[in-house]
Amino acid sequence: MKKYYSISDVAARTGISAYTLRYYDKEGLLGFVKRSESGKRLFTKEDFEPLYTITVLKRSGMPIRKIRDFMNLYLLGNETIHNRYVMFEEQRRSLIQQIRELEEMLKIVDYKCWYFQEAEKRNDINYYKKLPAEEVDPRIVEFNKIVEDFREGSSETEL
Amino acid sequence: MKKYYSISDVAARTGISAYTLRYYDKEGLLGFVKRSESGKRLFTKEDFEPLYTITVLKRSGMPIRKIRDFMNLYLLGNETIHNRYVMFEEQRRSLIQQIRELEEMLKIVDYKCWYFQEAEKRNDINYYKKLPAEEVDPRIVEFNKIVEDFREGSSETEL
DNA sequence: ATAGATGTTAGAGTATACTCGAAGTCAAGA
DNA sequence: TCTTGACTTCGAGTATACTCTAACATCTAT
Repeated sequence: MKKYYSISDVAARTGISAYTLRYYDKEGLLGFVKRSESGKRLFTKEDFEPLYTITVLKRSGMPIRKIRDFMNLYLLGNETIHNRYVMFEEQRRSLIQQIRELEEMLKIVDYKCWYFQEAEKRNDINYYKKLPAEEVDPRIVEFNKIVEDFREGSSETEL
Repeated sequence: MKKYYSISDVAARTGISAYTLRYYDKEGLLGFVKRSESGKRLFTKEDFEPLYTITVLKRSGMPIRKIRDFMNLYLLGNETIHNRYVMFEEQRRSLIQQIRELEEMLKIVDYKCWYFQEAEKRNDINYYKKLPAEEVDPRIVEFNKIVEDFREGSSETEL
């Protein structure tokens, strides 16, 4: 006798709503889930590993269609180990790039937080414009260069 | 005589399409952009700073509605410096949380890449199950614990 | 046996962020 | 003057990922 988990049980345990689980099934992500004679989904203990993998891929920013492609490879077993490895390697690179991007944004947001505090002290959002050039904080100069590059369309020099 | 930039010029320089710029305007993000008598948008040199801020907030994951709220504060000038500071501080915390989340995902994806390579060597995605417990790599044991926690619905213990 | 909880499907609705098409306006050069 | 090209608005269309409703089926406990 095998224990099965109902869709609402899985929903409660995983935090994925039953609606979303059905949607994932409809989109071809849950091909591994068995059904009862009457058509009800029967989740097993083992199904939680692919379910967890789905959440990891989703939280990594992978779109549903690509997760579906991965799950289709999963269903084919050992023949697709290499393909699945390649997909994870690609996702690894994507994650590193996403982290880099957010870290770059964090630097700018950190600067902005500092700048707003300086501006608040003086109650003037453009206080530095009234200062002699040598008294302007280098952080402000650097930021203004970034904005200038943005205006010059420097993003074209990427490739 | 002041130089103005047309919408297509701004689009070419910033990489934001003219369609998107008009959409942002419609959503209330570009309240700072002047118009000609005939209604054409006249972007100035100074407009590139708020435009850049919009891209930073967007790349930081801020939804358009919230960027609109920020830009409305921007239009009000010095009276809203503190409010804008608070919004950036919040965005700073959000970014740190997003980075943490992606770093957590990266750890798991790194593990998966390693595991798929081990499985590929043996052409068996479940090779470790046939091993005596003491020969199973601790990384596998650790991962299986995470999946088990997921099955137990451990996310409920967050708060 | 029947009520109520839980499950099923198909399909509609929501939210977000664009992306585009149509019809019309306007300024500048041949 | 006229044509061309860039601009305008409005509204429709697209893509993604849910989220929910309706109608019906099934299972369980009294």
